[in-house]
Amino acid sequence: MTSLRSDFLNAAKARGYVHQCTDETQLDERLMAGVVPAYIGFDCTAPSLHVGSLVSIMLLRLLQKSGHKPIVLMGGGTTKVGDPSGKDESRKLLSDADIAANMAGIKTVFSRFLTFGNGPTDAVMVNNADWLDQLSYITFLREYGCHFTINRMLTFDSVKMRLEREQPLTFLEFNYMILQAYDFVELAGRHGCLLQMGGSDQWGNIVNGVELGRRAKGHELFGLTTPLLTTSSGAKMGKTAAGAVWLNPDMLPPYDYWQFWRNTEDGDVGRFLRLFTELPEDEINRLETQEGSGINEAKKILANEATRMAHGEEAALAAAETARKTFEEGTMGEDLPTISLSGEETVYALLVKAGLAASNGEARRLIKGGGVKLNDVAVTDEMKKLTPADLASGPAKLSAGRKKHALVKLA
RNA sequence: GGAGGGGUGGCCGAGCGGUCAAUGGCAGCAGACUGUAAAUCUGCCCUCUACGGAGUACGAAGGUUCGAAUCCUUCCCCCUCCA
Repeated sequence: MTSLRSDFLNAAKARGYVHQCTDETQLDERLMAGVVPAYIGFDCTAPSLHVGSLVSIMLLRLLQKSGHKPIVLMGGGTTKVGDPSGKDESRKLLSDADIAANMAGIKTVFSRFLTFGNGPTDAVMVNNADWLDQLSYITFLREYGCHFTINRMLTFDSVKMRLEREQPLTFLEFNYMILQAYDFVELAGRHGCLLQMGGSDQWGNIVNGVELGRRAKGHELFGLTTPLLTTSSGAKMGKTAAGAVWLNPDMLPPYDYWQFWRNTEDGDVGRFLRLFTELPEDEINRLETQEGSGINEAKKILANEATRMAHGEEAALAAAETARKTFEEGTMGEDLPTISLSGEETVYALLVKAGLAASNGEARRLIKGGGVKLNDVAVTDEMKKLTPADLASGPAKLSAGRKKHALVKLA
């Protein structure tokens, strides 16, 4: 493999962002020749993105830092169709109102990672509903449909998987790849976009766009995918006790976000530092080779950096401080989830209220199992109650397990 | 259209008239050990409970029976083979 010259590709490869690329050498040249606008599309299926999308977001950030132009494509139109990639069953169709609400939630994240504006390397955000909504069927089919053969479409993994597993694939979903391919062509026309990036599950969709661009418009387009992230124990990344690790603070408080990163497995620390922080390589080398418990320092740095980027400096410091007090001092930090006590209440009810348990029954089982502590003293009585008098000397710390804590304050 | 097979708890997958809230595995949670790690071992893992129980649940709706996830009827969905 020939050596690359562009900052972007070199950094992207060194940091572990690159899984596949359609034509690395050519792309490298284009990157050397001037500003390259590149896009990544984001589905609007949830009111926030989660860490699964973070690799993509970081890649756009790296692109911008390397002197190119990131385009954030909101899938306001394609979400109405539903991407069959990697799914066994078709999704429930979302209403227009849901999609609009989801999009509003997702938008906010990007301003933390990218600089938007009108300059040549400022990021822009576009919505594919702007052009997809008004496509006229026959015109579109005649102009673009002729570039797709069913023979080829049937060979794509997203389609093959459904067919092989004998799961239905509706015609609606079957069209998804055509629309996404068209997006690329549209962006090439509107913004001179040359490169589409995305997760490795998007490879097929991206290649379609590249080919459609060439066939329909004679554009030379490029595609690049990021690897699917799993933890070193093999689990898909991004799930935690409470569910997905959301990027929006109203979906997952910064303190929990910090904890997510702090709890990274040893084997993932180096990889994650490269992908999710902007620390220099030699610093990462030093951190990831820490022996034994020394690696914990690296995890804290990872948590600090990642939280700072997603939620800001202040939130990161607060989360780190709370974690330090709770775990290292054994006292309590301000950033813990807080609930208020008005009258006398059972401990199990408080656990539910604080979100530490899903139901009364679960909370009680947790107590029975010895997993609940009040101010670091194990609660043995399932029916134990907490009264306002107990809080006379200050708020109490309620813990479910070693990692989940909440504060109980007087109302 | 014809002939078979199947739909069980987050997932996989047993059960095929009572002892079934339903074996087992995975995932998850907690405890022990540690380093807020991994691995391992132990416990928990539908909801509510005055802890005696109660209520929901085995694709949907009816029925048979003292009693059904298990039998019957209708319907919906999926699979295999034939046309």
